[in-house]
Amino acid sequence: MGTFKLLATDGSARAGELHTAHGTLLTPAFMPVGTQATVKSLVWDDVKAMGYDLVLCNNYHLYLNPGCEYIAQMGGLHKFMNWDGMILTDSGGFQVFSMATLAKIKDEGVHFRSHIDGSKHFFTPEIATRAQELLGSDIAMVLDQPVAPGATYQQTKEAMDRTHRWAERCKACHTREDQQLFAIVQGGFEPELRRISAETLAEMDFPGYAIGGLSVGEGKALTWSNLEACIKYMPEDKARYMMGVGSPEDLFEAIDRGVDMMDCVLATRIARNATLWTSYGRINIDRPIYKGKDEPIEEGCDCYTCRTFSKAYVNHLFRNKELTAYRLASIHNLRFLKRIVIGARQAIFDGRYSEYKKAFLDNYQVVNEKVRLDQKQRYLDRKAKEQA
RNA sequence: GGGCAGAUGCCGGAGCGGUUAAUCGGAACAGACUGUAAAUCUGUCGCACUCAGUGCUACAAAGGUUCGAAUCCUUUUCUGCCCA
Repeated sequence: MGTFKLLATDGSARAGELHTAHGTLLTPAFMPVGTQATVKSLVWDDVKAMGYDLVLCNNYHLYLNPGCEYIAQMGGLHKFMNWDGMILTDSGGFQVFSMATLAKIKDEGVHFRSHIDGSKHFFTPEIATRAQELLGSDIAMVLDQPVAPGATYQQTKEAMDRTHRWAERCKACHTREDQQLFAIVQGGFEPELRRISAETLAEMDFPGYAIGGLSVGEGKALTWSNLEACIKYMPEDKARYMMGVGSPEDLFEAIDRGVDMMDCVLATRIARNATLWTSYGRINIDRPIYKGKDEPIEEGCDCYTCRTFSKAYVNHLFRNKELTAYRLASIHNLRFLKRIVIGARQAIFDGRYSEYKKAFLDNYQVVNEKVRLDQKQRYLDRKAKEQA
């Protein structure tokens, strides 16, 4: 395969490029999530303008609605949603996990009920793979089984072993040459199992590898220790995709540990709930303190929202539940992550990743509104001093 | 001028003799959100304090009935509808 090219390293951090049927991804990379063949509230011009060329769509959701056969008839997912960039589809394994009350997992596959109408469905590795081939995504994921924090060792091992067997079955039935199939490392919160999972899957020789089942409520310490437990056993010459991460600070931590790709709904979800990222931390733009603030969300931000509108205006849109608010906020947050990742790549090439990370984290604080304002003042003071 | 209906916390609107500082919405305020069942969810929401507790003041106003009233009676004020 050899679709991934490692171009530079700085400590564990990596810069590279991943070649796909619809373009080349520069890594480290973050991908916006467009579950239902759309990044919520955005159009592709927005996504492209932010610099993104790879988005994630969801096999489970598209399988239920409008159906993968249907999308194939419509000319495939790229044509259907009219996106000429790269697409990665998640298999639906995560949905099986997060909607566990609706699912019954057996070795053959997963019996589950649709969250939409309660209808019964059966998902197997073969069906999940076939569905993604119908969609025609550039990167498909194997069907996997994550476990929740608090799962026993035995439960974790069973889910991991099943994930391995399923990975093998996905690989065996996968035929599309213009689509790469990535395996997913599991092993829950058992470092030993994480290692075994990485080693086992590495032997199966997939074109790319993901780390799944992390950042599902286990706490940061466990997230990073379990990432470390497996990533060093993953092939160096293949892309490493950490699923479901992250926040700005998480991006830095993941890249620092050798992750090449990430995706996360957080940026767009919290944006729709009026939380915006800035260099000094999160702000809730719908709060009354932003009334009358005739300044951009973040001074110097190059996103469309910051170039065009004031805090006061975005505040007004949110307070009145105007639909444009969701779009403007999503644009800001996604561009914020994109800039982090662009900077990270450059810093890795320049051999100064740890300084880059430190500079960001020194300013960025996850705190409440009042402390946040103090933090902002300190940030601005520091900036002023630097310039003087 | 006469008849009927009604006045409840920021707003709307339940309750119609006692577990009522008062159901439920909305607004407001705050918190959460990490491979999207999320334009969602959670908490607070009369006032004051030594705040998982205590004390005040409360259902238009005044008076009355009752052990006990937002709930029953009387009068007053205001609002809506109908008849002259």
